[in-house]
Amino acid sequence: MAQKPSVPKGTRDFSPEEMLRRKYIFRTIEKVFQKYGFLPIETPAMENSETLTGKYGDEGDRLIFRVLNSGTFISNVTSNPVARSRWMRLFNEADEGTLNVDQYYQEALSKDLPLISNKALRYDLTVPFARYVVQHQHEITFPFKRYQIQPVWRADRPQKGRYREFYQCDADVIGSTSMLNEAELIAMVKEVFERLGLEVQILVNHRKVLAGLAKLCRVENRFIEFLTILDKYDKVGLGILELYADAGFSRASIERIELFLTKEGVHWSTPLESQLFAQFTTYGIDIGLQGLKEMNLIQDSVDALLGSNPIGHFSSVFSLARGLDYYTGAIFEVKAAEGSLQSSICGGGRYDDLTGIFGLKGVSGVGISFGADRIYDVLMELGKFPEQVAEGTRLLFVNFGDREAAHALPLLRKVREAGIAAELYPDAAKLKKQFAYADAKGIPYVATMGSEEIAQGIVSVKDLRSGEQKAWKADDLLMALEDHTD
RNA sequence: GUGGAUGUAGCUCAGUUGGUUAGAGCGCCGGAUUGUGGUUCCGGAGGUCGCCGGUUCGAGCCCGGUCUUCCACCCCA
Repeated sequence: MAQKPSVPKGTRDFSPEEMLRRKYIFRTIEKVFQKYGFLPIETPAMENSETLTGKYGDEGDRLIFRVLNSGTFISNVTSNPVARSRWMRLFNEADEGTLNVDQYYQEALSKDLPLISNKALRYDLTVPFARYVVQHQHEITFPFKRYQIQPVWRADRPQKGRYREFYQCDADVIGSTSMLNEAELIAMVKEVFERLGLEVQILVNHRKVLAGLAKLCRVENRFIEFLTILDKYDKVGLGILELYADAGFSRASIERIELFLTKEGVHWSTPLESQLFAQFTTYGIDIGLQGLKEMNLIQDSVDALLGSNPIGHFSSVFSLARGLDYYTGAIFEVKAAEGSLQSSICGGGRYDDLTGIFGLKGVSGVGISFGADRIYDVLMELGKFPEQVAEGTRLLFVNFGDREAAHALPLLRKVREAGIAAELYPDAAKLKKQFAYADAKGIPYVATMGSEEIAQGIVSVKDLRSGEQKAWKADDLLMALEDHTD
């Protein structure tokens, strides 16, 4: 019985036209990565569950796609006496009314989950990379600069710019604390989007400055919550003060927070920086001072790397807090300056101890991740893909039948040996159909070699763009193409 | 995970207060041109109206459920 074909929610097929445009994005990013000295690695689509869980916050854990154990996973439960009795209780009528079914189910699931699922699809490329570094530490020369372009999966609800399967293009440096790495990443971001011809805003902030700010406001014990609300500053403005109040932050803390919310908005300003510097100094908040120092180092290095520029190469946004829980230093985010997609198309930052949880302590890393699918959507909406996104077939030989096709083959070989993409239509179809095929595929030249041409030792070449057709000596076929190459 | 929309031909969409054989444009196929695409003209194929159930004499239209896509929130690339 025929079933209606479909793909799972949030996943997509890509046509040849789409793939050519996607490859153009990957190619562009990859070239820049390599130019800055990064080398590729790949990791499996699946990781062990314990590698991923607990790394992305509660919200993140919920979005991890779990993979059911293959084979008879349910018998893993029933053949384990403890697990078996635990699950049987759910169906025991004696417990009717006395058992909180939902709660009991959650507890039982968390205890026996490994029997049911012990693998998961990777959620990002950074955590698998951290695992890779620890696992292969003896074969790695630090600082280790790697890039990785692979799909990741999130069990999120799909919407604009949000997919359940999408590609990330990551570049990370691990084993170096120098701010030069941050500067290089920013330079790469700038170059990638310049090459793609896309106007972007590069936003930078520093978690240590934010940590210092949290201390000043006496909210360091609720740091993540503090950040989540601060991050909304560019959207709701001073309305975040209410959000802090709603969240139960103390009046004194909120008043202190308000002192730093200047009229200049979310961007750093010299007065704000002086204010922070003075306060950090007065109260001896070293982490904040450290953050300010690093921000300045990054600023100087980027200017030196890219040449000073009155507009600046990036914007420092002190309310920028986004990024995963593990960021500890500089944080980056990139948004398209035009188009309807407001979410970030690229993001990253420094994480001081990501490998610690896998047993390798005190190794700092910093990385950046490009969201290829979102970049695609923006370029598409703005019509910014180049016309000729890839070289397709240049020449099609018409097929008149076995005898004529046999005569075309040596010429086909000659054209290909010259590095020109060419093909022979496989069937002796009507000429109308063969020409329409060339037209649909955007093939500029069609070579016609029927009995008349063969008899005269010539080949007719038609330029589909101009509609002109000329006869060439078979030996001069390449000239027909070169003449019109643009 | 919360809230709100959407689904009619391959694509973009129309379809009156529920009423007989559900339409258009584009695309596709064929012909005009038995060795010439794109333009033009003529003809043709293609739809269990997302799926399941309900209300009704009667459902593309009303109701419930479900799936998809999309939007906002949450979060993020």
